[in-house]
Amino acid sequence: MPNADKYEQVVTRFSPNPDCVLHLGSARAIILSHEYARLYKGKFVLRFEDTDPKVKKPVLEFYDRIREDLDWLGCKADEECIQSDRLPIYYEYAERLLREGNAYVCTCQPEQFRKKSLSREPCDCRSLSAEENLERWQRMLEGSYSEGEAVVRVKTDMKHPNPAVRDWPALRIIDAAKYPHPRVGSKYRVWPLYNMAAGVDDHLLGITHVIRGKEHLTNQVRQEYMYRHLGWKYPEAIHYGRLKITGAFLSKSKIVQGMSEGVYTGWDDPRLATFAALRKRGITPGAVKKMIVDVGPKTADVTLSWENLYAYNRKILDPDSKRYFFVSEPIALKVKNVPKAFRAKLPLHPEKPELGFREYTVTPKGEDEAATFWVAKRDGDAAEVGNTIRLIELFNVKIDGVNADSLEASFASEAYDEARKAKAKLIHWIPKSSEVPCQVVMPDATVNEGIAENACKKLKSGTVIQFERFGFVRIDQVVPKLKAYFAHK
RNA sequence: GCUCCGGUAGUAUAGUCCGGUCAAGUAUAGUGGCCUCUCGAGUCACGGACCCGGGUUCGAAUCCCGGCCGGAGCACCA
Repeated sequence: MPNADKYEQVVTRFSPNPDCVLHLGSARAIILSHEYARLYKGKFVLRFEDTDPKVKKPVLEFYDRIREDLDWLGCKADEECIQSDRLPIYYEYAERLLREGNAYVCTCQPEQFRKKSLSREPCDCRSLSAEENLERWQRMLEGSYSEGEAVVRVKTDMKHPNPAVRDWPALRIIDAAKYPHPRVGSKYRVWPLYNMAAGVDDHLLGITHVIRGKEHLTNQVRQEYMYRHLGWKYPEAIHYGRLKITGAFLSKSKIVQGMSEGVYTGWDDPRLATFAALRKRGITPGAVKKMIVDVGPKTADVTLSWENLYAYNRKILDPDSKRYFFVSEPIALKVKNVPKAFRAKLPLHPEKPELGFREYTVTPKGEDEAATFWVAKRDGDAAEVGNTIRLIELFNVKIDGVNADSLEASFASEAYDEARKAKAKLIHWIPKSSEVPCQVVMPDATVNEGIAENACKKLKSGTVIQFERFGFVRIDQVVPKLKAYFAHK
């Protein structure tokens, strides 16, 4: 990180607008800010930028949701601040800028100003005296101007090559009665804009390193004028590129829109790339973190693929996820001539016997000494009469008949070696009446109906397990019905 | 249109500042083998990239110029 050693203590911040839940798009800002702060034994600040009660109105529930997301990511803030608590501070600096002739209250129509600005000309308000400006400022606060009639502009350079930099607006009026703020209500009618609020706070909070998206590049140029006016030094700034992930949109507005239209089941709908959704699916924060740290802070845009995230996640999950059987779209498999009762001891993890086992007893019944199992339709479809199939850790069977929704077979042998010799397919199974209904919600929000083995009843919600030959899932609820979310293969 | 960024395999990244050791490393994905009582993990091998064109140089992914492509900003949003 640039010039980290020049500062006594590195201070970074993450500053979301609480108008939506967090998603992967914010991951870079959060994780890099947090990791750098940790790396240099500094401080990481969470700052809620909720200064627009009108266009990007904050919503109370998101303040907490954002805190939860940060905790989940392991990026808990050392300090927190909320901009809507700090209006008097912004007023103070606005006044100072006005008093010192570095800002003015502009009453021009926005289009008018734009026109002037585009031709590099100052508007009439620019040359007002400090006294007049302070007077106008008082009127802004008191309510003599209504929404849109006056705005405080910070003086920059009307001839700056980038028109976006020229005398940018710092505070504006919002009809407080019409657009109350969820936290402070109608208490204020003059609200700071991003560059004013963020600029003042970055300095006052002692932020040494600002890590944000490159869309803020010109905001740095704008704010530097204000910093010069105030005699401050601008922090180090790192602007990273946009982050996309194939197949998901990382746009707050689209997420919010989809939510209000009811297309999603919640902020954690598996189709969304919100942290809440990732969490629900069993994507670990460690995987997200690793991926983001690997991507780093470069300015080029990146398009991540889910496969990459899954690979990181699998690496974390595989070593200690317990294994269970889940039969998707179950069909019955009847095996005849089972010579005796079998007891299958299935390890919960193939490489870690110390994690334990689950056991099932299979007892032949009736005249034909039959045992019945549930197997996946997919395996049934692949079966052919005459083939040998091995029921994992149990025995081998020979297929006698294939029907649309059931299979007939007869006992072939017990030894695993026999199955290997016959190149038999290994399939998973659940003894009939040892099953529990189970739904698996897939990443596209479709539901895979099936059954899980009885042992799953003892799982705790929140546990991530692997359904063998199916994929990693996170158990979401156990009662009244087993429900899991699919993570990945 | 104006003002800025950026472009290394399918994806992501290392190398670019301070030219040679880069006929380009790594991860993941792909293919093939081995291993494994999971379609998971492991393991071995293979295939795959410096946007294009000029220039400087003994030598350029790295420096310079031009082009092309991509992105961002140009809000009384953050």
